[in-house]
Amino acid sequence: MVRARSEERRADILRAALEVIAERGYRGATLGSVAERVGLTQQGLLHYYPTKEALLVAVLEERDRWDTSGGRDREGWRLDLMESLVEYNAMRPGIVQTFSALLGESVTDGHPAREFFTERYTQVRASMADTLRQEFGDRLPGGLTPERAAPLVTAVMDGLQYQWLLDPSAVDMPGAFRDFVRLLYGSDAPA
Amino acid sequence: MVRARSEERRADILRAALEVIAERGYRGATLGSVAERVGLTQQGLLHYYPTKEALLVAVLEERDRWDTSGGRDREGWRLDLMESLVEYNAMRPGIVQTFSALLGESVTDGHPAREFFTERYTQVRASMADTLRQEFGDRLPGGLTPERAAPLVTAVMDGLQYQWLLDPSAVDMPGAFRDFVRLLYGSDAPA
DNA sequence: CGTCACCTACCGATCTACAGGTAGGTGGGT
DNA sequence: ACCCACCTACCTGTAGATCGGTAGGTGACG
Repeated sequence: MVRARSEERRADILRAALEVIAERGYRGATLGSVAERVGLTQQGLLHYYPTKEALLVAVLEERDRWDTSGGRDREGWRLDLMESLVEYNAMRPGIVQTFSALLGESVTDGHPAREFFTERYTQVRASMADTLRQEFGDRLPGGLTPERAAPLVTAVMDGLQYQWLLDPSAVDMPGAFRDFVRLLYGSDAPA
Repeated sequence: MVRARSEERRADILRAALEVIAERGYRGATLGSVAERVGLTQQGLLHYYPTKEALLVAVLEERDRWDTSGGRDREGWRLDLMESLVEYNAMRPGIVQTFSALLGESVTDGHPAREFFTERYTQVRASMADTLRQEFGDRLPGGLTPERAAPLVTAVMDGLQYQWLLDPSAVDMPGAFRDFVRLLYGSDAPA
């Protein structure tokens, strides 16, 4: 059962890293503070993840696994699932904060998460377009194509997160997202 | 003309700070690298802005002056001006990158720009709601109120910026924003 | 006219504080 | 006996900030 213990440690470390990144971003995060949170020394942590960047990569990979399993389908998301995803996010400000902070940093030059987010967006847009095509066909009610609407859906989700993180009481994130989806359906909308 | 020289220096420093923050974010930016860009030592820079945070504040204040002058009206923006603003931004990736990086960092705990962005969004949403009310009255074509649509417009602008910064060739930012505005007008849209 | 007081705009040296990473252990479990 | 999971000790680099200058200018006054 040593293997199990080790895997457990790794999971703990990733959880702690997620928290620390949420609080201070990747650049602001220190190995020491992550280690402390799992009851290790900084060097003990380096035993599991040999560099700070390796730890970040592990965090991103876990995220990747997460979004490739739940919430998503082989052929993409479904629109009603997107709404639940936003609701789910609204209950997990920590995770949202982690990835919003990372996204923000990632636009800077040579940031280790930059490639991750770039590729992720490419995929997300593509699968979003699929989703929209399944839902609406080649033309959405407003006259847009799925490919042109996809970046908008994505943008709304991300943009709302920042507003919500900064001032949760000022923005009803899930409600606002539903409003946007209704907009996609046009004025001739369903319930 | 000593005064003028000094003011010029300060302006140069702010320009340099903007660049460095775009490249590395606030946390990643160093006083030394800003100083170097204006031909000063770090200590020389501290003569003008006594702390790193003071420099950031100056950058944010300048931004504030900028937003409060151009692009905006006493009673808020106008929708067509918003479209031009997005076009303008698309020609200035540096500035967009600076403020996107700062926004991302600002969601972390105790970040010196947090309050700035929180308040800024409050104002932006309010003046956006005014704009929408002037344009559409109390109900937008899709059935939304101006207050509920305002966060969406803001979210789209910000969200598109991240996608565009990460992969400019993948997203036509101004085009996508126009698509969104058309969505606001409903399927019964004008040209 | 000179010089004394004082200001602005810096620079060099240095302090303190971490931060990430390396080397070389030690101890318990199998 | 071995190795996995750590730890102690340590090194190196860097960042922000302070201290104490210096060079040049300005103005007031005898």
